[in-house]
Amino acid sequence: VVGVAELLPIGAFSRAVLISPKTLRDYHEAGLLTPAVVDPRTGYRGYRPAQLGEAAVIRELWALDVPLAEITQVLRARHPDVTRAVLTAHQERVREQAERLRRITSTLDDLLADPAAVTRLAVLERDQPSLPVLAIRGNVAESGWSAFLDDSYNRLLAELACLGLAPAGPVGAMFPGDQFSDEPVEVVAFVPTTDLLPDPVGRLERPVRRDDPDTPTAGAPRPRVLPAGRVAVATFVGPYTELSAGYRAVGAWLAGRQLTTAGPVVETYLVGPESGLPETEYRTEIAWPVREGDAA
Amino acid sequence: VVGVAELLPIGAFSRAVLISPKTLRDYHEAGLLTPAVVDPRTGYRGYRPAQLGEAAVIRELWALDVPLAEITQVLRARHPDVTRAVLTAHQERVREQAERLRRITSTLDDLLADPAAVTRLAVLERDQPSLPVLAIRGNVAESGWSAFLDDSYNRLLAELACLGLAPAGPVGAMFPGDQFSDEPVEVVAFVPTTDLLPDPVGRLERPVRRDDPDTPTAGAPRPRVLPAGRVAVATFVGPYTELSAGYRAVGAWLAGRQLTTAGPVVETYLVGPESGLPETEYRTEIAWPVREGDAA
DNA sequence: TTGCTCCTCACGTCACGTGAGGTGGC
DNA sequence: TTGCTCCTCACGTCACGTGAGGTGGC
Repeated sequence: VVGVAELLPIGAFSRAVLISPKTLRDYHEAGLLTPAVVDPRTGYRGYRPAQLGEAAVIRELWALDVPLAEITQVLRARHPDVTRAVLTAHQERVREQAERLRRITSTLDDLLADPAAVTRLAVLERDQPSLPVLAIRGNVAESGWSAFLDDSYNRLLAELACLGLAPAGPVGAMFPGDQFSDEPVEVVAFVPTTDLLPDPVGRLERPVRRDDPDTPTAGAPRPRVLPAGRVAVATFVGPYTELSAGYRAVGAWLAGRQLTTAGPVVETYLVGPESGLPETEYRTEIAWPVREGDAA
Repeated sequence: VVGVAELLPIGAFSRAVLISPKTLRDYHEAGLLTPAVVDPRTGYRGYRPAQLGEAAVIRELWALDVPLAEITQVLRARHPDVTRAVLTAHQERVREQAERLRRITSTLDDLLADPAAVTRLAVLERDQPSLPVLAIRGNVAESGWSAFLDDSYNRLLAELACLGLAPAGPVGAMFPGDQFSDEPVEVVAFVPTTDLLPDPVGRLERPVRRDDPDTPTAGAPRPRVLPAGRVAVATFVGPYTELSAGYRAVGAWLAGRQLTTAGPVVETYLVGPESGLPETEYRTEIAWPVREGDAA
């Protein structure tokens, strides 16, 4: 047969697989798709026809947003089990992204109904990531909350300082969301940290109850992770004595869309006494978990 | 009042609005959020309490994936109309992204049912973007397709060369998808290009029928844009005489999921005679539009 | 004086696109 | 010899994070 080529130069290969020459060179360098031949003198790359199939696989998986590192795994292994594992993990990621976007459209719908709310910033829904903290738990009635929190933050910050760490964010507290008697309730004072594992045998170990590894022993700073989830959030501006107005706002918002709460409230003290600002400038974020999938 | 600060240093401001100091500095440089005071000697930034609200707006819109440039617009204008316009445009983008991800999960589901198909690469669904081309239209019976296409590609490539342009991808052709008699049918031979506007008064102007601006005059190269849409795609490997096997594969795939076709088929000649490869290595992509929203 | 905060570069991210400047092959 | 292809840098993208190395303020 006359004129039958065995190798495609990068341009012809590029047009055949709809991948730019630059990208093919990058794939070469990354070890994703190595040309069959590289001329040692000129550096010219030559691709075999059999590599067209491989490139098509790359192209298709790439079009499905599969990261190149994982496409590499699929091609290296060439085994359905590996392919399945990669695609399953990827499917999960894509589903999460889609769910996030669905929620964004929902929030955008709300904001579009009242664009001025963007700069007023009343109540918004938000996905709260999980938050590693150092925490002190206590059983305290409402009249004692303030003193309990003051004391706890002093101890938590001192403990962190001892460990040579800085807080990863403003301090906060978690309260039961469904109970407003004057009985003592479980209150958790926390300071965010990125550097501690919530490990009951970690370096913060104190005499703890082994049978209850996930709850900080009352009075002892313990690493903990506040759970992720969907929350309704309002930022209240003003002194702590008026914070209940913020709760009323969130409550009205929840009721207005027939949402129910699903767990303890988290208050985060974005601007507090330590700022030196007057009390009228204090800012407290109120984040109340809402039941997943409740949305209108 | 003693000890009341009017300015927050960047660290305190950062903790209050949950935006990192580095990001605040970037926002300063970008003109998104300029500190009220910058010490001319030390460069220290000072933020006023009133700026906490502005930062909160940035934070919330950022959490909704609004690009910083558009957040800037919202803050500069401080007007509900601008906010609404920005959010509406953004909403549309987010919806498109979500729709794309939904389709990806659907394709991933298919691939997971048969992971070996990834390396076999049978039939896949895909979103085809719109494609600007230079095209020649003809009314040709099946027996004349080959000669018509050969002739057309010669003329199209010559025309492009005259204009000092190179093809933006492999050549292809469009055929009616719903008609397989031996009657003459409308066939469009095309070569992709990025540089021509599908403008009837563009520089490619020939004597054309003004009453039919969107259809290339038979025999004359005309700029055109192939429409975007959802397509079922198969890449057939082998000589053109056996291409019908590729169509059978796509047809069976469509039937298997009760999809119906919705327009003309596009064949793209990824590897053809110009490659110098033997006919058994020819690769032809068959892309058949499917009706939107038909998916199982 | 000691920590702590703040400052300004500089570089990495991810998968490319887009030149600049130069060489090889028909 | 003329075009065309191919080569290797280098830089930009987007909104940051993560240092390095140095200074200011209580």
